[in-house]
Amino acid sequence: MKTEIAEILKRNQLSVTDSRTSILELFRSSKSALAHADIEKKTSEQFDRVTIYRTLQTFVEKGIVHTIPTADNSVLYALCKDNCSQGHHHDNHVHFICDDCGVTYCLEHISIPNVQVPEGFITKQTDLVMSGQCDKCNA
Amino acid sequence: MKTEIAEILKRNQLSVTDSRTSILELFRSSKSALAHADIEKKTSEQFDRVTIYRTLQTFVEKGIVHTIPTADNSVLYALCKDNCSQGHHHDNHVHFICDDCGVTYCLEHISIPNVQVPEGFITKQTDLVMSGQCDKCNA
DNA sequence: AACACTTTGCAACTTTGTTGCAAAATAAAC
DNA sequence: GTTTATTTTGCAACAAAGTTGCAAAGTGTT
Ligand SMILES: [Mn+2]
Ligand SMILES: [Mn+2]
Ligand SMILES: [Zn+2]
Ligand SMILES: [Zn+2]
Repeated sequence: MKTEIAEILKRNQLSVTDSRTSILELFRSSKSALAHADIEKKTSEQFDRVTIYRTLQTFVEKGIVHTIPTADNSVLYALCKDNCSQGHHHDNHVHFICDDCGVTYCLEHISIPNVQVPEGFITKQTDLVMSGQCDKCNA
Repeated sequence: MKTEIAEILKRNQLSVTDSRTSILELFRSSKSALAHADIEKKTSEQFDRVTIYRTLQTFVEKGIVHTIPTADNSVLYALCKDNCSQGHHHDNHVHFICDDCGVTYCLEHISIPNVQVPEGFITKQTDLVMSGQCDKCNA
């Protein structure tokens, strides 16, 4: 729904533009996390690289998407499904990257367990990323 | 000890060279994880960028150092203290990155808890990275 | 429709990482 | 210790990834 996407943008005090609409639409229709390069390809090179960088940055700031750290050091982005807001993410779920098909899953219903840290340490964020084989590739 | 470092290299079937010796020495004398750029600076630009890339890659392959994924997408490297071997890492510990001083700690004695994955998924690796304030910065 | 404000695309640039190859260094053989 | 075979290094050239300034285009408001 086009209007629904515009709603999300407006709710976050963002003006409704082609690039933002298309990229947000892409995220919503995609089952897995996306890398910058994926977005570039899947929008059929419709937007400038710089615009995509800036759009993703804005979305992360607004709490519309969150980033996923990976072992091979590529940045991945996925929709926030929890109620994240401006500068305040709380996507406390586990991520799984399939080594075979490369798909990254947000395991929304699996939350990151509490981890005890040494005296004096204060934890602000915890990322838990697993990798291996997904159910589709594990034939 | 110079000889000790040479020993480690030989044990891993690596020829003893200046760059490998210096970089390994640097890791052993450093309490925190190092980024490529750190190594470049701390060896006072003694070695070519390419050599550092190749040395790190070799060390990771041999199980001498392991990588740490980070939220801001920079690769960090730290000494393996467990008995990792050629192509078989088992550094099952938590990492902590201080947002204030930037230091990354290997919390060797805190192991990553088991996490249940959905039916059909097979986990091969789990990374758990926390960030916040370390004991030194939490005055 | 006119205006103020925001976003975009382009160009130019920096930073990061990769590859091929000849010269230098290391390890093994003599 | 010298010669030889093998590995490693540095350089150059390149590719990919990310950043910045700025004019032109687009958006939202009156
Ligand atoms: Mn997620
Ligand atoms: Mn570690
Ligand atoms: Zn898969
Ligand atoms: Zn600190």
